[in-house]
Amino acid sequence: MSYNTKQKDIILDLIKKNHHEFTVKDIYEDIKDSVGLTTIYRLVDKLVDEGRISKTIGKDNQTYYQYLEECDHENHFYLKCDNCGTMTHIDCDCIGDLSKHISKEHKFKLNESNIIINGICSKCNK
Amino acid sequence: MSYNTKQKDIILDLIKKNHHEFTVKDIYEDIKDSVGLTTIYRLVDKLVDEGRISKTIGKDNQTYYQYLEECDHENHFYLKCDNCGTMTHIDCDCIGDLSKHISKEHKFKLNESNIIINGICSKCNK
DNA sequence: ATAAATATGAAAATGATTTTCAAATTGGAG
DNA sequence: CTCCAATTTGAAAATCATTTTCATATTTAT
Repeated sequence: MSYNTKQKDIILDLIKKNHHEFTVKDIYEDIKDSVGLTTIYRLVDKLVDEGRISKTIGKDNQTYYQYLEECDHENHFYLKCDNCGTMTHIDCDCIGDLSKHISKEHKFKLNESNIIINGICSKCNK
Repeated sequence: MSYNTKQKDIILDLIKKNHHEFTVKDIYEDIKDSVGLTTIYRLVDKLVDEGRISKTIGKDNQTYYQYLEECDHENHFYLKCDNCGTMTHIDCDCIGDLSKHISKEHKFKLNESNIIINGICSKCNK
C-alpha cells in the first residue's frame, strides 16, 4: 500500500526539525542532492491531505507549509505568529469553552481539529 | 491618485453581492463581456492588500476569495463554513474574552482584525 | 532471489498569474 | 468645454509554480 523510502525519511526529518513556515523551494534547496523536486511536491501534498501539515498563502503570495506536531492531545488549536511564522499549540479549556459557546449561541459547529488564529507571539512582541 | 472606472464598479458590485467564496474565473465568467481577466486580477489583488477580501487555498487546491463585509463593528471575527464557504460575522464578547485570555495566559497578541475559524454552519449541519 | 507493486525524478506540459505596452479613459486646470 | 498628464485597461506574451508523463529504480512479500 505504501513503501518506505529514504526520500520520505529525509523530507520528513527536515520538516519536523523546522518550527517555522517553509516553502517547497526551501526544502529543495536543502536536500536537492538527495531528493528531486517532484518527490517533495508529492510528499508535501500527501501530508497536507493527511492533515499533518498546513498550507497557506503568505503575504508575499507564496505558498507556505508548516508541520503540525504529532498530536497526543485532543484539540488542535494553534496560534500562528504573523511575524516569524511559528505555530504554537495551545492545550487549554478556553478552546472547548469557545467551541461550546459558538455552538450554543451562534449555531455553528467548530472544526476543532484544525484551528489556527493569527497574531504576534511574545518573542516578536518585545 | 486613483481613478474611478466602470470596471472597478462592476467587479466590486458583483463581489459584494456574493456571500460565498469565489474564484477569479467565477467573476470572469460573469462579466467577461465588460471586463478583462487582467483587470479582475488587479482589483482583486488590491482588495486583498487592503484587507477587504480574504484569499485562501481550498481543499481542491484552487485559490478562493471572499468579500469581508464593510465593518462598522470593532472586531472582525468570522465563522467560515467548510461546506458552503459562507463566512458569518460574529459580534460577541466571547472574542474579546478569548483575546484577553490568550494574551494573559499564553502571552500571545491576537490579530483581531481578521480572525477566521472553520467549521460547519447550521444550514449545512441539518 | 524473484516478481509485482510502488516510488522516483528528469523532462515536458499545464495553467494560473503577472508583465508588457499601446490604446483608452479619467479628472483636474485653464 | 478642451486639453493634458496621470492612470487604467486588456490582449498577447512571458513567467513560474505545480502537475503529468513515463522509463527506471526501489521496496516488500513470498
